[in-house]
Amino acid sequence: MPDAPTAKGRATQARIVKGAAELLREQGVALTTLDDIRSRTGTSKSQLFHYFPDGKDELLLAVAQFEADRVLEDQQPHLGRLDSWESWHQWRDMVVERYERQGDHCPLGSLFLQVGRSRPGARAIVTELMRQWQWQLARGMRALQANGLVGPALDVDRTAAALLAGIQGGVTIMMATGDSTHLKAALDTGIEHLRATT
Amino acid sequence: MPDAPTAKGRATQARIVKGAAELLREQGVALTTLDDIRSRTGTSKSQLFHYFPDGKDELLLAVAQFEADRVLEDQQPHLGRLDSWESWHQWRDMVVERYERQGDHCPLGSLFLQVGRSRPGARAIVTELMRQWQWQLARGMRALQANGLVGPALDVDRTAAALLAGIQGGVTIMMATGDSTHLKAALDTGIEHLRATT
DNA sequence: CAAAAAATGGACCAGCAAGTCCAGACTGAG
DNA sequence: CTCAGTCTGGACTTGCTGGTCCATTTTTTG
Repeated sequence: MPDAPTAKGRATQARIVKGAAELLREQGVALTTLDDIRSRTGTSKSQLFHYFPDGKDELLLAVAQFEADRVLEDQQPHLGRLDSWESWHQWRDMVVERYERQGDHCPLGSLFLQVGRSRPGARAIVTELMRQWQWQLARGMRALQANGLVGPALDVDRTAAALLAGIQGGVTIMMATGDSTHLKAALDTGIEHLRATT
Repeated sequence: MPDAPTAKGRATQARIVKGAAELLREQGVALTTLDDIRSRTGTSKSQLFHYFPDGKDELLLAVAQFEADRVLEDQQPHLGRLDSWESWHQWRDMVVERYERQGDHCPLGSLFLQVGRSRPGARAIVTELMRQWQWQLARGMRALQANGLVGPALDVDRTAAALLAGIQGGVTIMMATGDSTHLKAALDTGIEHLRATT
């Protein structure tokens, strides 16, 4: 995605990405064609290829990055201040609410499958997202330790990795079954595990 | 997938499903065409539509069922006998080994995304798999309780749901990043949580 | 203002992959 | 044996979709 030189160009490019993201969330990547995106964003074929010379894959990758950026943003400010039980629970509620609202379409999951592991960029986007997410969880656990709410024996990095896995899996199961029980169970059990660690 | 009347027909049908499953695991659903499947399984176009009149979607659904059946089978006999710490750890190692070997292709995940939530069958397959899987985990936890290894206060169903979510998420993250750290963390933290419950 | 660069519109192309069709070969029950 | 039902082969059709191309308009720059 080469940066467009002019302000108008950047605006069009952003409009394409935003509209494509909406469309992909609505009907999934498999059913979304370039013509759909063109129509939704009020652009022409040549514009799509002007701003994404490598075609659909490049556009999908840009959408993936767009969606990945949203994931952590949507959890703020709670995710950044996990220093009390109160804040952990607020964050927990927000995660559940966010994904229940998102419904049964996982933008990143489907994009990732479509673009494929082949493209180096796809894997990098997901890996970086996971790294940052886990880091923020770990920081929150250390804050609890610092406040004496959790004992120093806790293996913070491993516990954060497990919690992140639980969230991911909970979301995945919710996408497939339409039921958020597992997501809630993962979050609640994870927090309970922290509380039980002296 | 109407059952074929003759033995020969059933054999061909099974060959198609098995070959298609291999192919899909190797190159993913997005890159696999009916011609690929036809070629791999030594069949003709007319056979594909003879046994799966509704076309590719129906075939993919059959493959999804085939893969779903394998998931729990591959965890036996350990998953069926989770009545001691020893057996839980054996099961844990087997799960890690199974998914590390599978590599970075998730047959069910990609099939599910392709066939889509639209088809009622797809959701049913995944939901049933999750239900059975969770039930077996819960049974294992109750066995630990019965043996006095875990206290009666444990909320078995919720903990089993959380563990299942952790496994799913760990696998998902491994698919995306190629790293099994999260899967191991989810399993180990989950078991540790059981051990800590008096 | 003029020229260059960027942005836009939309017709057109080519290839691919799902699905159709019919002729012909097996098979098995009576 | 025979004949109806089943299975198989493969050519053909058809619609769609990503991608190309060039003319035209708009914007920037000197």
